[in-house]
Amino acid sequence: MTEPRVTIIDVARAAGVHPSTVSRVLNGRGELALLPATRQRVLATASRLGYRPSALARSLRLRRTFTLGMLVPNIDNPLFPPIIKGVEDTAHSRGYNLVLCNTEDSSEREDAYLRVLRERQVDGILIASSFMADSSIAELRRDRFPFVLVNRGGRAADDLAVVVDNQMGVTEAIDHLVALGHVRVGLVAGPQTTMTGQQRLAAAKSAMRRHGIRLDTALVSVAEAFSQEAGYRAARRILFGVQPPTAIFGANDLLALGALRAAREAGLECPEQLSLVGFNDMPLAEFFGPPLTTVHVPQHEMGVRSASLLISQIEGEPVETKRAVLDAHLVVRGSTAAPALVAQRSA
Amino acid sequence: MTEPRVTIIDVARAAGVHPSTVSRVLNGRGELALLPATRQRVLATASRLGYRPSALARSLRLRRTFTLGMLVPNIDNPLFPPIIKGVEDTAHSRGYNLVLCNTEDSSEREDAYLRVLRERQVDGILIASSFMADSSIAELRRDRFPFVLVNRGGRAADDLAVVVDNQMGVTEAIDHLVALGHVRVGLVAGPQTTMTGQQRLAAAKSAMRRHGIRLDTALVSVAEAFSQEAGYRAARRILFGVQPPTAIFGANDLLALGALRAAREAGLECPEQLSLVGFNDMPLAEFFGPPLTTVHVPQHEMGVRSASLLISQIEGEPVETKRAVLDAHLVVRGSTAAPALVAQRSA
DNA sequence: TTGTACGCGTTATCAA
DNA sequence: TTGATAACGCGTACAA
Repeated sequence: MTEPRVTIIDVARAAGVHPSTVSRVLNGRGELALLPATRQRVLATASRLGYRPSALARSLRLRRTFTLGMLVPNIDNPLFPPIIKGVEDTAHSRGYNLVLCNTEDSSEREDAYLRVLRERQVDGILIASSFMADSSIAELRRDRFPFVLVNRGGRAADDLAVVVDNQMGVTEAIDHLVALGHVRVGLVAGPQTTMTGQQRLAAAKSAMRRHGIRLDTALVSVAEAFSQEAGYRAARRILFGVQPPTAIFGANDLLALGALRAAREAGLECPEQLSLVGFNDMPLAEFFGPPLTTVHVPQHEMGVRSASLLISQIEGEPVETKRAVLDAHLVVRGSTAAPALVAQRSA
Repeated sequence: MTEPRVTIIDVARAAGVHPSTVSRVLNGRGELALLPATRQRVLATASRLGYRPSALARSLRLRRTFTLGMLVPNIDNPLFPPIIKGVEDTAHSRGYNLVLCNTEDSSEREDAYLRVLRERQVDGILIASSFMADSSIAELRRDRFPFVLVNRGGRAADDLAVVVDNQMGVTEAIDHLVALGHVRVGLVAGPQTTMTGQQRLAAAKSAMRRHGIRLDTALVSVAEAFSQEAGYRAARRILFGVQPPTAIFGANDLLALGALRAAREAGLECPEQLSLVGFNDMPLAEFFGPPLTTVHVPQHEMGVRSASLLISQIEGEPVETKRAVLDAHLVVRGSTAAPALVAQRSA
């Protein structure tokens, strides 16, 4: 049961040297003076005994774990896997491991995980979840614990953060719909408890105002989560109203997909009778029926930049800019129709 | 910079007790006899000083990390997030954390991560990746290191494993297509370096044989990965042949999606001119254009069962059955057509 | 070039 | 009921 672990001491004994010598051989930097003979002997016996260093003991001693923690709101949201991959790529290439935590959109779970990550002494934390109580972040800040906000804004201006230009993306989306001739544009907004949800809704409203379109509050519906199901429920409230919209902007792709389902139920074909735009350009967006017009977010790059920023911070490298804002551009696909087509519906 | 960590010793000193007493107060089981007064005092000072236990030191001492490692081939594959969630749910509820590793379908990376996980002394490992060299697994087995195979077969019969009944699922898929009147059924197989790829191809072939359909090798194409892109390339080889199929079975949903793209390029509309069936019933499968007919795999349950099995093993609980085989049933949606419709194509 | 001694932060065991 | 001690496995000044 309790296989006696092969330690550095066992190797030392077997090789006829002192444990510290083994340590030096195994992870000493080049400058170290070591007799090639002993080095060979140690290396040989180490592999013969199947020695595995204990990351635990090393971390305890070094006070570094070479591990990053990451808080993700919901791994089911296809936006995140590519981001995670970007983080992992970078972390890996710089010698760090990643501990991923799915907060399930629950703030208790966020706090719990945050505690766990700190107890495990990860060297830094990536926070992609949005419901994070500000107090938790304030605590990190106060303790000078390295962290970076991913795809979400933060109150404090000098927090490390990598975000996407919501304003830019939303504006392009609304402009596109208006250019197509839409006037009654429905808004399926994200939870207003999140920065992202707030920003995208505000941007959409202001873009419409700029076009001189007055906002019909019956056409704005706030979803309780960034999920397809929540989008469906929110969209129903808009689509089954007295005067339904001819287009819908979903604050992310899942919400848009939920709206699509609701539209079908309402007997509206997309894009013939309803134009639809999402946000994120999640993987496989072009395979939906119809292919989703959406705002592209450079997900992998977002992960890469976040991890780089965090690691620089951890290793005390100079950081050029604390806050990266990534461009977001519209990608037009089949889910938005020319105005003439949509107009048919009234006919 | 180097914020001096608050240790159990600091708390002890401040509370006027011995460190071991602090330890007892903090994680002693109920049976322990402790003066309520001291307990209060310790608790108070601990929280006053903002004490955080060091999971590192505890693990070193306890020789337990309460951490599980998980190897996933590619987090971009939508099959996995729900499985991961299942694992996480279970792990969390039983007091374990999860370290997720994305192997990127690379066997070097698999080995590297496996090494890291063992160095970090995770208490057990979930292996959902498929390219794992058998030698690595043999090593785990030899060292009696707790592990469970998820959604992939293993050579040794007594390995812990949770798999899906590929035979059942594939048979239902092929039966469905044949019942629809299809005779020329194309097979976009998964990599034959994986158990899953092998099993599903074999099952498909045997199901067709059972129906008395002779296998046209020009209709079988092996993809080099379980990805949409690989499926696309593999399907092209089938679709642009002399006599293309009237239906395609993809060994998983991403392959099927790739086939769909290739079909479009070949000028074949789905399902009118080509029926399509996938495998896994990945999230959002019903939103594709057309909605994907596919074999449902209980992904969340797979994660839950895997984690339970592993944790039971770790904690020495009796395990009823080492190998769980989950049912896989076809879910018919819009991507398969009645024979009459498909027949039109020849006309 | 290699050995010695100590500490990283805990907890189990034994003694008081 | 609480204190003392040792050990978990490793890395690093310092001494030799």
